[in-house]
Formats: sequence, C-alpha cells, structure tokens
Amino acid sequence: MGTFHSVFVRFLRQYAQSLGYPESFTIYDQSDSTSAVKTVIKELGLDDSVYKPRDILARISNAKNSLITPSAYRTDGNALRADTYAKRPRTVDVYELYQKRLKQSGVMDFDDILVNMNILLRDNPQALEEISSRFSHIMVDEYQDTNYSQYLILRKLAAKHHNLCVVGDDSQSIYAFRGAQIQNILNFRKDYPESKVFRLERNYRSTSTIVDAANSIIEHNTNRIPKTCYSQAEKGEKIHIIKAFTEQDEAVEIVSEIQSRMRKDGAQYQDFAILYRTNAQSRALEEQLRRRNIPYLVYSGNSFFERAEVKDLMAYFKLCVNPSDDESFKRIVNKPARAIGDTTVKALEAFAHANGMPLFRAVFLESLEATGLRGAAVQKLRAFCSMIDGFARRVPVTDAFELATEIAEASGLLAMYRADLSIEGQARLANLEELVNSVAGFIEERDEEAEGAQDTFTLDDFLENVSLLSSVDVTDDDDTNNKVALMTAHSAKGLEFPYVFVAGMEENLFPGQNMVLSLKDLEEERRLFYVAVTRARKAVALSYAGTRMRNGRHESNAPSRFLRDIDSRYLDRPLEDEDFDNDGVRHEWGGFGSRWSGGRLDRFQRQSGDREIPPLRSAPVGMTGTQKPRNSGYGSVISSAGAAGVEKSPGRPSAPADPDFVPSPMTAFKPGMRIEHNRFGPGEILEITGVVPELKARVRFDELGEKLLLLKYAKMRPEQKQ
DNA sequence: AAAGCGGTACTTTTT
DNA sequence: GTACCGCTTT
Repeated sequence: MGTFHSVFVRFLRQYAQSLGYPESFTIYDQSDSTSAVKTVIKELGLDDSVYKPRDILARISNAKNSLITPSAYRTDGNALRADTYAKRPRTVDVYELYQKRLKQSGVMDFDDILVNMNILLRDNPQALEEISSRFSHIMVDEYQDTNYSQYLILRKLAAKHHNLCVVGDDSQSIYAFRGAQIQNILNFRKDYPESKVFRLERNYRSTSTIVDAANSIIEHNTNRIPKTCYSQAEKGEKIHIIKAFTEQDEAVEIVSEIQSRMRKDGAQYQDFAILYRTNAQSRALEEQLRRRNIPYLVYSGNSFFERAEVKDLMAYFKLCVNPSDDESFKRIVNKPARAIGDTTVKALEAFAHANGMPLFRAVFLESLEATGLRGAAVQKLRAFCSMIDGFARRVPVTDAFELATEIAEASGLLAMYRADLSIEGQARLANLEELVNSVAGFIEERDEEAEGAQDTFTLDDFLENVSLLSSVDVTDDDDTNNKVALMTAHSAKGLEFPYVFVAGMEENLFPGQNMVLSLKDLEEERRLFYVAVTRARKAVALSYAGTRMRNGRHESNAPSRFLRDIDSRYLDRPLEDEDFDNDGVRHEWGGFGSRWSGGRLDRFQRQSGDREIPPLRSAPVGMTGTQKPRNSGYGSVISSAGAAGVEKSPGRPSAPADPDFVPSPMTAFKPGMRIEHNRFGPGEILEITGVVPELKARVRFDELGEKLLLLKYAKMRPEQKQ
C-alpha cells in the first residue's frame, strides 16, 4: 500500500540497471528540479525572465505525464506551437538538456518515476511478468486524480489478471492542474467491458445538512456526472457563516468557536480542522492558536524538509549516496565556506559538461588543472570530494544514524551553526539535530518492522523513505496527537473531522485569483470547495475577512461566490447583500501599491483611515490587482512627475512604464550596435530582450565573450566613432 | 571570495 | 512580509 510514486520507486530500484540508472538513484523534489531547470536555461543562454524555470518545469512535467519524450516533443506540433505562441520556442531544448543532465546525475524527478515505470513495463517483459504476478489484485483509491501515465501503468499491471478495482468521484477531482484526467474513469469501462459499476451515493460520514449543502454547491457545476448523495444521519447543525474584519479577527472567531465547542460539546482538539486555500493563510491562525495555548499541527508541504539548513544536510546525505547528484554537489560544495567560490564552480561545471560527466568525477580528472583553475582551487575541490568519497564508500555498510551523525560533524555544518549564537542560528542547529534524530527514529521504526530480518539500515534506505513523504504522512513525533489540524483543502482530501472550518472564503482567494477566468478552472475550484465542506462529520463553519494582508499589502475582497452556491436554507443566517456589493472587485492599499478601482469607498477602506486620496486613475474592473506595481528605475521618475500634489502618499504606485517616455539610454541600444562597457571594454549587442524597466542586452565583448547585461545597471555607451 | 546591499517576485493547489 | 538573486564593496 502506498502512493503510486512510493510503490513504484521500489521496483525502479530493483530494475534500475536495466533502465540505465544506478541502483542508488536519488530523487529531485520540486525545488531541486526547478534549480536544475534554471541551470539548463542559463547554460543554453536563454533569459530566465522569459523562460521562467517554474513555468518551463510545468511544461516539462505535462509532457512527461503524457509520456512525451524530448524527441517526441520536437515533432509535436501542438506543443511547439504553444511554446512559440508563449514566446518560448526553445522550451524543447531545455527539456532535452534537463533530461540529459538528470540521467547523467543518476537522478529522477517525480514525473520520471512514472515515466520510467512505463518504460520498464514496456521494454522489460521479465519485469512486467514478475511485478504483475506478484500482485494478483490491485485497488486504486482517488482514481479521479490519476493522470495518463498512471493510467497506462495500471493497464499494463492488470493486463494479465484484470483484477482491478478503482474508486473515484468526479466531483472530487482537484488535480487537473497537474495532469489528472477524469477521462480515466470513462476509459475504464471501455478497457474492461466486463467491469461492474457500483454507485456509492449514501454518505455515512456527515449530517444530512452537510451532505445536502454540499450537493447544492456541486450542482452549480455544468460539467459533471450526475448523482445525488444523501445521508440518513441526523439533520445536524446548519452551516455557520463567520464574517470578520481582518484575517486576525477571523482567526480570533475561529479559535473562540473551537474553545466554546470544547466546553459545550466536550470536543477535543483533534476533532477540529481548519482548512484554507493557500498555505500562506496558516500564519494568522497559528498566531491566534499559540496565543490561546491551543496545540495544533500544520500539515503544510514538507516545511521541515524545505528549510535551508535541513536541505543542506540532506544534500550531504544525497551526495554520499549518489555522488553524481550535481544539484546537491553545487548546494554544499562551499557550505560551510571552503573558499570554493562561484568562479571555481562555474569553471568546474563547464569542464564536467564538456567531458559529459558529473561534477564529482570531473574533479578527479587530471586534465582539470588545464582548465585555468588555480592549483589551490583544484586542491580544495579534491579535498571536498575525498571527504564525500570516504563517506560514500561506507554508505552500504554503515548504520544510517552513525553515518548521518558523522557527516553532520565532519562536514562542518554543525560547527558552523554552533558558532552562530543568534536565535535563528540556534533554531537552525536544532533543526539539524532534529534531522539526525529523525534518522535514528527511522531506524528504530524499521528495526521493529523487520524484526531482525535486516541487520543494518543505511542512509540510502532513509533517503528513499523520506523523499516521497507527503505532507499528511508526516507523523507527529510528539506523544500527543490531540491537536487542531491546519491544512490546505487539497491536503484534506480523503480525511474527515467532526468539525471543519474553511477560512478565507473570499473572491481571489477561494476561488483563487485567475481561477475565475475559465469555466474549467472555476469548476475545479468549486470541486475543491465541495471537498472541503464534505470533510466534516458534524458541523461546518465558513469564514471570510474584509481585509487581509497579502504579499505585504492589504487587500479587500468580496465574500466568495461559492457562499452563494449554498442553498440558503442550510445556512445559519442569510447572507447579507451588502457583503457582495463590490462583487468581485479587489481593493488594495498600503505597502507601496496603493490603489483602488474608483467608485465609492467601502467600509473596509474607510477603516484603513486617513488616506482618502482620489485615485490617480481608475482602473477598469478587470484590471484591478492584476498588474504588479513597479517602482524601479525610470518608472518612478515618470510617476512622481505625473502625480504631483499627492506626495502625502509616498507609496502611490507608479504609472505603468510607457516606453515612449523612457529617457534615451534604455532604448537607445539596438541589436547590431557597437558599444563600450566600463569594465568589459568594446563589444557588439547581439540581442535585446525583456520589457522596459528590465531590458537586457546580450553582448559579445571583443575580449571577454558573451554576457547578459541588465541595461538599467550596465555602465555602457554606444561606441564613440573616432 | 565573502559579506552586505537593494531589488524583485512570491502565493495556487502536490507527488 | 520574506526568500532569493545579483550586484557592489571589501
């Protein structure tokens, strides 16, 4: 039993050789993958403000989940057209090189796990036979969230016996954004004509009020398989609507409600869940919970494993298990400082790529000295790699905890943080110790399970275990589990709680911004809301705040349209029409992005006080909040001229930078022009990219080769004709 | 090479 | 409000 990824990784290790991976391949998480993509983008000389690593990775991920290899991508007219249209025609080159680097590093990203499983089952008949005979029956839960790649794997694994049972609910499909396709359910009946369909319409979890209210929500979706769930449980309480002024007030209301319920209904902490759309919303709630001394647990991404210091030590572990792992190598080669700087690493990287090998191996090539690296730099690199090599050799034969402890010491990481007496430094030290302790905990757990069958659990066992943990899997090592749960609505799928709060029921938050533009997206958001409400057994409370701090600014949003989806007879009070007056228009002020969309000032704006300055320009509704304020360089010059008389508001947003107004130096540079740079000397502009305040020039310098310069900083001028 | 700085993007959601 | 990046200074 496990997720697709965790179950299949075990097979992939077993058959790694036949796939051309080392048995000890490591797995890149989202951030490792993003930074690898970024490296590739730069290596190809592309502008990472156009080729945004996250976006490109999403494209690559989509391709992989549809089993489109880089070479297939090259002949895929639709994909290429989409990339060209998005002004990123070389996406396919990034994909190809990224994939090559991963393979070379002995690394798989999350999507590769599924891709390689498909390849394995397609190309290795023996593996197919062994695996599919090992499992005579297969059950899949949450089938609506499977993607094409997973669908194919299942079809292959079940081909022999057809003993396949899947459970899914199209109303709970909330992962279309990562390639899940509801189509899989429909295909199922075609692929297995002998299959039987059971409709599970009776809900045994929730009160009938909750089930009926949820039905009234989901009925607003046009695109769904019709069905009506019902509950024979008692009617129960009506849905409680909480209206608050700020996110802090919202948190106060929620926490008070929890406390009063504990008094009145004898509920315990663990009976409550607070759900929200985005992880960032947990902060205000946490603050309030702490203030009232209520134990809680945030199930956010693997926030512990996302901390820099934890990632550092993990990178040491990964590199020792798989020395080819270049991302880990680069992360820690100079951490703690070993006087191995950027220049050295860049040179090594170029050298390694030229030789088609991982960084670690390249360090030991004799020809490394010939690259122009100083002897001292080479020595330091070799010293570092020798240390790693020493650990790497011991990985297979050493207890994970013992080795982890040694690595933490010998790497100098622990010493580095011990020396840091600041509060943050001490917290980081504690996190490192926590990580090492978790290795110990892992071993104990495994020892019990194995009952002596396996004598040593090694570091690669640990890594394998940890890299695929999902947020909800992380068990709380605290001895009491009696805590209020905080998590996103996504994470809550499949769980249930007696009492559920859904916080942040506001436009632009739930449904999220840009999620209302297409019916497809809006309906996925609505399904997510449906999932959130149906987590509750006894009671649901929905809350919204008039203003909320977001990205360092205040925002005011109308209550969510989803509140209106609920049949009012299930609500504990009628929605007040005035709440919806501003009907989806977002207001922002504060920070340096002060703006609102004209018209009357609503209650929340007046509350912000003393700054009733007429808007510089009233934006059409559709534009409000979609434009990021810019305050760089030339833009602010223009706006201070244009906004004369309103100096009282230093935070006023600049008018959008208009290319026609920009003083000459920015736009004076054109491709083909000869220029002279203060430090780099003479050269020729090859290309100008980017939009006005961020214009960049790719320049080939006569002596120094190509460089990418940001025009607003570059100290260069058109070459003077003699 | 390392520390200090100023500017920018970030917030969808997860394996 | 923060994390990260890249430039500048030392």
